[in-house]
Amino acid sequence: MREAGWCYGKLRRKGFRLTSPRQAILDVLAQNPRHLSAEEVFLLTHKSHPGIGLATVYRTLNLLTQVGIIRKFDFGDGRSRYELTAEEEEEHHHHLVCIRCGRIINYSDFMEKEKKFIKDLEAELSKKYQFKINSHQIYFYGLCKECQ
Amino acid sequence: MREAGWCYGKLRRKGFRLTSPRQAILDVLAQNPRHLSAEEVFLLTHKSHPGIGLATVYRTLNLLTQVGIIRKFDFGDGRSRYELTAEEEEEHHHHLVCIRCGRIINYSDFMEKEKKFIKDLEAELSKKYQFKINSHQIYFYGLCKECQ
DNA sequence: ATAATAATGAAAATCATTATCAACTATCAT
DNA sequence: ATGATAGTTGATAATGATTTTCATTATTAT
Ligand SMILES: [Mn+2]
Ligand SMILES: [Mn+2]
Ligand SMILES: [Zn+2]
Ligand SMILES: [Zn+2]
Repeated sequence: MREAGWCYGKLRRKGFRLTSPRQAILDVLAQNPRHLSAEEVFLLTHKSHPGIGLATVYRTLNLLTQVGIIRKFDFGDGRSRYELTAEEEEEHHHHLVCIRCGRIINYSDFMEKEKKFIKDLEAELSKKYQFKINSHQIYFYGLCKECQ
Repeated sequence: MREAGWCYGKLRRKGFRLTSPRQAILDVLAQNPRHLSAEEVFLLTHKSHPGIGLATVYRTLNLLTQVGIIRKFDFGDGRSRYELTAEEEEEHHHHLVCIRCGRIINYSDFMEKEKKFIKDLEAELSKKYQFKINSHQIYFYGLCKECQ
């Protein structure tokens, strides 16, 4: 679970504040380790903090994405979805996207091999394209168990 | 360059027709090997076929994506972008996305290693999650040469 | 405390994408 | 050929996620 200190530092360092609405939204994301849309975050936040508006949710999600506290995904269902950035190496994962029912599966298998593959690739790419890599996303598209 | 026969078959097989608007849109995609948005496709198509409407462009892009003739991407700029599916193995590539200026770089380095990595991963995932993989996308996010 | 700056909620605006609908067209069985 | 059937289209309206605006409030620095 992400604790306040970490986020506080990450925000303050760039001149932002860790306000009560932002806290509440972070709590919701921490307690719902799924792939929440902005509206879902709003509804969940609304239960304990009815005063927080949808615009603030959008603003906060953008801000947290900017500073790297959360990560933004597009799984093709017409809305962005968000997830707390993995703190520990073990939590790092990627996604299987069912092209029929939309189900999203997290997987973190083969991370040893991936780490090696990505590391080599990053070295090659940053040399060849002078591109400084921050992060990556891998998506597999196909049919889930129920949809085949 | 993609020739008509291939697309014709791919469409007819599922009961769709290769009409003149669809031809025109395919031509635009073939002659502009970039990552075009729907509106860009519309504007380019409009030059030679002023009668084709934006709705038809959207419909066609969705259809071509469905049957696998083109591929849909989200690079985070708020609109979907499209690209003809690689015919030959050599054209298979992934993307570097600059998080500052939005530039997209195609890369196809390390494809040997990728092929091996993906193949192992697919075997593992389809065994563990009963997931049948059709395709994959890899994104690297960071800063391009000009933006560092 | 005071001033400067950041953040907020409510509402309106934006903008990409989709749905509607009537007219048109290819395909296929008769 | 003929007509029935199903696919396609352009124009337009509608949708829906996200952003912007703006007046107000909260936080920080001096
Ligand atoms: Mn996930
Ligand atoms: Mn590309
Ligand atoms: Zn499924
Ligand atoms: Zn750049």
